[in-house]
Amino acid sequence: MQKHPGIKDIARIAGVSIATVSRVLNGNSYVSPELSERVLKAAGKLGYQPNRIARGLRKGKTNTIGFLIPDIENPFFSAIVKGAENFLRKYGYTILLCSSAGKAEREDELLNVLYSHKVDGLMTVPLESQNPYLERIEKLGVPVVVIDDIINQKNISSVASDNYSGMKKLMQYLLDTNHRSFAFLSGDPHTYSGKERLQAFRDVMVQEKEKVEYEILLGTYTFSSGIEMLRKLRKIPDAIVCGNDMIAFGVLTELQKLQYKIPNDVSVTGFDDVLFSKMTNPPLTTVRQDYYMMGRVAAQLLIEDLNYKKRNSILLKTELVIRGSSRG
Amino acid sequence: MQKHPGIKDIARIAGVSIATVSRVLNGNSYVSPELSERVLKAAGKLGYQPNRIARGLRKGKTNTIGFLIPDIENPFFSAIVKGAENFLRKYGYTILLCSSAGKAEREDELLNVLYSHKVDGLMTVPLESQNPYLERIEKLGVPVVVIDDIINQKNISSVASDNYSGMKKLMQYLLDTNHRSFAFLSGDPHTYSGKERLQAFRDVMVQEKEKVEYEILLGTYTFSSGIEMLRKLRKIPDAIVCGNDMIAFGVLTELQKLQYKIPNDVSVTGFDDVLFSKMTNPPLTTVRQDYYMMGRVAAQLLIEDLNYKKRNSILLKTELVIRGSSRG
DNA sequence: CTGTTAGCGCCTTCAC
DNA sequence: GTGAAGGCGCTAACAG
Repeated sequence: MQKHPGIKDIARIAGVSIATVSRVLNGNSYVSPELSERVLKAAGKLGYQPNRIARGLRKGKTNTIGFLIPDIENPFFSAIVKGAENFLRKYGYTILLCSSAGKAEREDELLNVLYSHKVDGLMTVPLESQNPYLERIEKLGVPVVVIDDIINQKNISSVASDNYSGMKKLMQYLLDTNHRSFAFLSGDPHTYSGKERLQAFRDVMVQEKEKVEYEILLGTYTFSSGIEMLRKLRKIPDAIVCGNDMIAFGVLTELQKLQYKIPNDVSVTGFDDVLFSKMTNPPLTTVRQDYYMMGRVAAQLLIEDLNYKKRNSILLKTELVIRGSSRG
Repeated sequence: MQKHPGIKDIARIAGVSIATVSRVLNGNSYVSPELSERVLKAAGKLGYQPNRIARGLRKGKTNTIGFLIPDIENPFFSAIVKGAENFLRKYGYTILLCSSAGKAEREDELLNVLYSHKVDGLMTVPLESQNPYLERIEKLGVPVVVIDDIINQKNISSVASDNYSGMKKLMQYLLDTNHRSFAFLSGDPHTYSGKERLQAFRDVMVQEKEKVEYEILLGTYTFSSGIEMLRKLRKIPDAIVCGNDMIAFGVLTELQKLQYKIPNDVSVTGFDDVLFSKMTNPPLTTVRQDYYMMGRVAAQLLIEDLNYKKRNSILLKTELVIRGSSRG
C-alpha cells in the first residue's frame, strides 16, 4: 500500500466527507474546530500533499509559469531566471523551464509544450526583437512578459534595460577622457539590446563627427567573436567599444597576446557587468545592467497581469562602471 | 468562443466519438484511414494542443522532471541543467525548476512542491553530502538522480566527477614541476566535491611529507572567500591550490594587487575549468570537469530508472588543464 | 455547518 | 474498428 494518500483517505480516517477535508485544507469555508482538528491530524499522519495536477484540472490554474529563454547556461539569462523565481515562489508559482538553444523553430515548438502544460503565465527572452512568435503567444491568451525587449502592443508587458542611454553615458565618458578614434564591435544587431547599443554609438558619432573617427564591425555576443572582430580591425583606435562584456573579454585576451598595454595603448569597454568583469586584468570598464532585478520586475509585472490584468512596460536604469581597462 | 479546443470539439467537427479522437491522436489503436484523416484535419483546423494536465491526471504521468539545485545563477549548476534539459527534451520531458538558495529548509519545502506537482522524476544537486533530505526523497517513491555526489544506496542513481583523482593528478603535476610548499584554499568541506578534493590534497601531502610543507584554510566556493583566505595565509608558498576556480580568481586578483608575479613568484591553480578560466590573465591552470556531460549523464540515468527501473552510479573523468598560472 | 454530487479533459476498459 | 461510460483527485455548486 505505497499509493499516495488523497483527500479520500483523509476523509475515511477523520470520519468526515471529502468536501469537509477540502474545505479544511483550503480554509475558504467555515468548518467546526472539532472536525477541522480531526482532518488536520489525519492529513499530518498520512503526510498528505495535495495533488496539484488534479487541482489544476479542476480550477483551471496550475500555479506554474513557463520560462522560455535562449540559453540557461548564459549567466545573463540564468540571473534573470533566478530573480524571477525568487519572486514568483512567494506567490506559490513554480517555473517550467525551456531553452530554445538559439533556434527559432524551437521557440515555437516549446511554446506549444508550455501551453500544453497549461501554465498560468509566460516569461520569455525572445531570440530576436519583433519576433513573429510573440504574436502567437498573444493569440494563446496566456499572460506574458517579454524580457530584454520592449513591446509596444498594449496587451503584453515587457521589461528591459535602457541600453541606449547606457551606451550614451559610456560614450560621453570616453569623449570626456579624450578618446577620439573608436571601434564598435557589435553583438547580434537583430536583438533589441544590440540595436539600441549600436544606435546610441552611431548617434554619438554623427553628433561629434567633426572630431572623431570610427569603424563598426558586426559579430555575436561571444568571446570568440570578440577575438575575430579584433583581428579584422583596420587599425587599433583610442577606444574599442564592445557590444557586451563577453566580446570585451575576447578583445582583452587577444590584445594582450599582441603585446598591447591596456589602457595605455588602447581603452576597452564592455556592456553588462557580468560577475567576471571585475576579475579580469585589468578589470573591465562597462555599463551595468541589473539582470537579477530585471527578472524580479518581470515577475512582478506577470503577477500584476495575472491578478489585475494590468500591463506595463518598464525601462531599467543602467550604471556606468569605470575600472582599469580605460584610461582617464 | 475563445475557450481552448479539446477532443470533444474535434469529435464534433469530425463527426466521430471522443474515443476515436483519442485513439488517432495517440496512435496506439487502429482507426480506419478515413476517420483518421477527418480527425487530423479537424485537430489541425482548431490548432488543438492536448491538455497535459488532464492527461497527467488520467495516466498518472505528467512528463515533467523536478530539478532542485542550490543556485541557478551559478554557472556550474546552470550548465548541468542545460545538459540535462537537452537530453530530457528528446524524451518529451519538461523541467520544473527550483532553487534552494543555499538553505536546507527550502530543500524540504521545495521537495514537497515538486512532489505535489507529480513530477515523474527528480534531479538534485544536494547542498550537503549525506543530506537527510535524500532519505525523504527515497520515501516519496519518485525516481531520483543525485548530481555531484555519489550515493551508495542501491535505489538511488548518482553521478559526479572523480574529484579525488583529479586533484591527485594536479598535485602530481605540481610536484613534478618542483613545487614544494603548498597552500590549499578549500571550498565548503561539507560538500562531496569539497571533501574529495581536500582528502586528495591531504593524502598527497602525507605521502610526500618528507619533502613538502603546507597549510590548509577552509572557506566557501566564492571569489570573496578566495581573497579572504589569501590574506590569512601565513606565507606565500610555491603553489596555491584552490578548491575551485572562483576561489582561484579571487586569489589571482588579490595577488596581483599585492604585486606578486604569477607564475614566477607563485603558481595558482583552480578546479572546474569554468568558461572564464581561460580568459584570466594569466589563464588559469585547473582541472576540468564536464558539467554539461554531467547533466546529460544524469538525465540518461533518470530515463533508465523511469523506463527499466535500473539504477546506477557513475564517476566522470576529469582532465588536467595546464595554462599560464602555474610555472613548469 | 456538513455531505452529496457533478465534472474539469483525457484515456481506457468494456460492449457492440 | 468504433462508441459509450467510468474515473484519475480535486473543488464548487447545491442540498440539507
